[in-house]
Amino acid sequence: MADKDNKHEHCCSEQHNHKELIETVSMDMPEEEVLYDLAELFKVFGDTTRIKILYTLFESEMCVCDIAEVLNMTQSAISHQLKVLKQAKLVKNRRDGKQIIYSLDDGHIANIITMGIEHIME
Amino acid sequence: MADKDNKHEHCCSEQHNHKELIETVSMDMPEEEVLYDLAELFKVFGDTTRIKILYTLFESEMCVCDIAEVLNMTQSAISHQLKVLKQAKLVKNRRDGKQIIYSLDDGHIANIITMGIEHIME
DNA sequence: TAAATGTATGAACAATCATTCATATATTTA
DNA sequence: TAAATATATGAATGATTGTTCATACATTTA
Repeated sequence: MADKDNKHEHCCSEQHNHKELIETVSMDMPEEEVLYDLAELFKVFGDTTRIKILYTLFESEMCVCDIAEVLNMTQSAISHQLKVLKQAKLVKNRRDGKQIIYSLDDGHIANIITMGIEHIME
Repeated sequence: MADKDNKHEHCCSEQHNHKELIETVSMDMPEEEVLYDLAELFKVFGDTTRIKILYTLFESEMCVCDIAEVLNMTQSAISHQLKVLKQAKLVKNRRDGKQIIYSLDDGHIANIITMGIEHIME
């Protein structure tokens, strides 16, 4: 069995019982693309500003300037983060005159955040 | 009403109906510490290597070296990430002779990941 | 007790990221 | 149509982060 490309140094895994386990676990590992997308999604939740924006929109749709006021941050900073949230399909927007109104774009958001809360409150 | 410390520039929020909404939303915003902890938790999920480790341990407890072999990464890299996962109380460990065996330390992990999967599969 | 094995960790480095600043775009108002 | 308003965006910067490398620590084995 070829061993090139392996970055790990062989150690305990030389033992037979471990080898079998490693093969089983490796086979059940989801595709690289799924794992990447999953990490990218959680990365979006991994910022205080974005979490606050989601909490804000959880109560009501809102224009960019109002979100900035609630979070006491610049319009530019909020706008940049809204772009990230939109790319992750967590928020959507619509134009209303001069304003762009943002709102949540996914029913899972509340569940994901709730699960997170439950963990940190353990 | 004093306006210092506000980073945003007043714009649409001068209107009365927006002011009321902003106050309501601001009041319902969770404490800063909770929002910070929540973002920190999701940040831990926001890395492919750590997601893979969690998936691995989802099937079976495992020693550091075996995890490194499954992910085809160095023992050092895995060890560093296991430390992050442990600080977030997502994994726990125990010693077994020369080896340290890691396992999942929270029932919510699967739920959080499942919610994430459901979103990216939308 | 000395050597071997398995894991942890500090420092360094490259890469990523959030915010700021200046400015562009789009819509409404005068 | 010109000015005002609301939002978006590119570049720059400081901060954070994941991996590597070298090495330290802990346990077992000879």
